[in-house]
Amino acid sequence: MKFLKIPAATITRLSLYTRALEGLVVEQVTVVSSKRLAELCGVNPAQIRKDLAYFGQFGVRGVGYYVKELLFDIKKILGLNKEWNLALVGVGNLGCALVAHENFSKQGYRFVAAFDADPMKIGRKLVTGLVIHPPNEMANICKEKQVEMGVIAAPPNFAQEIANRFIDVGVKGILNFAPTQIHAPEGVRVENVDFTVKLDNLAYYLTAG
Amino acid sequence: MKFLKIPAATITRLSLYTRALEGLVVEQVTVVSSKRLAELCGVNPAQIRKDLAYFGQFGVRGVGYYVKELLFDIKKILGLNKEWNLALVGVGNLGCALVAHENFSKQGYRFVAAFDADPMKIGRKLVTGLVIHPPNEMANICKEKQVEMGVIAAPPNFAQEIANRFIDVGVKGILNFAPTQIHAPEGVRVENVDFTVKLDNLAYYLTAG
DNA sequence: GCCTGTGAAGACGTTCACAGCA
DNA sequence: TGCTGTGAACGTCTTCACAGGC
Repeated sequence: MKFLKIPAATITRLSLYTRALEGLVVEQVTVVSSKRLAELCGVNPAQIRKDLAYFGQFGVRGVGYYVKELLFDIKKILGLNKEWNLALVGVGNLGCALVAHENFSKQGYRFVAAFDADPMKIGRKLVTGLVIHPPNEMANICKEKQVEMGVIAAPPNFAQEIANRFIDVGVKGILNFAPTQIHAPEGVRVENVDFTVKLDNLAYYLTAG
Repeated sequence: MKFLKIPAATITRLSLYTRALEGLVVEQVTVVSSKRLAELCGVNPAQIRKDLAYFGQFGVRGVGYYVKELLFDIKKILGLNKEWNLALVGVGNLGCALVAHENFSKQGYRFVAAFDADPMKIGRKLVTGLVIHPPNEMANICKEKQVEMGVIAAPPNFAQEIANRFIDVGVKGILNFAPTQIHAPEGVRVENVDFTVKLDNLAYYLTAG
């Protein structure tokens, strides 16, 4: 059923399901119903079954889903059965936090390059041993290290320029932490992580009810 | 028109509009059409007009919107015409980056308290001068400092416990950076910022097209 | 002529309700 | 009986298309 259009929200939820399933593996739970999994993830049980139905049949009627198998299958769907090479641009507080963040490496995301425009930072090593390079070396190094995803943790006014460099090297996925809209051509996926938007949301709901 | 249900997506977009409008203010643009603003934000022009229509009439037919006025109005809608007091729990790499992040303070978000369970960190000062306190002082300090939003940047296994403490003190808005689902009662708003989910999204689209 | 404001239409995503199977 | 898989119903959000007004 891969040929019909899959909601973006479904993909996001699959990611949540893997989390819950990983928790269940730790608790040595072997079988889980859509009802139980739904409670853990805060969604509707039918939603889970629908989401999975886009990709095939993974459960056993009258029983539920085998935790390990389902986890394996979803990870495969998401493309998490491989390692992904990331490059970071902007090695400030946030950038350092990202490189050091263990959840990334745990899931198979690996920073293989780091860039910063600040001359003071170039040549310095990060905790992981990664050396900081100047932005004009992005093309060479990204090719050499086979970077597949770019992470932008630089100030907003540089974000588009950095994105362009990534796009030029053929990077097809960009994770943007800068609070600005990035324009990318068809075929390049941009995901935004935006703290202030989330805070603005809180502000609104706290103000208006 | 405040009485009819407003899509969550609308609120998120309002936040994007403020960004674009702030940019236009800097460029000394005084009037903007929904078409132009839509291009800047990567949305449909009708969408912008619909979003604004939930809250009133802000434009001039045949002309467009006055940039400064619209910015002011949207900020008011979002509740950004005041300062918001935040508390941080979990002063690791990410937590430090958040406190130091200038976009927060620029928008009127102010960290007024910081907590960490690590005895080594307690009593230490952050760059902003903020002193780190132990979690058992959350109730007292949050009340004293009139904390309105809680920011969780601690490991996932502590996230729910921390959230509960915030909820107990009467904090009604929580920004959660831990990759786990937080359960909160009606009236408490939780916003999640989840890097790995975003990366998983990229992984999927890079794998499946 | 131009651009906003908005009802109507359309697209999309979620939930229901039940058939199908262990 | 219990729980999955799924068409159909429902609700929500987005886009269209044009009336309204500068």
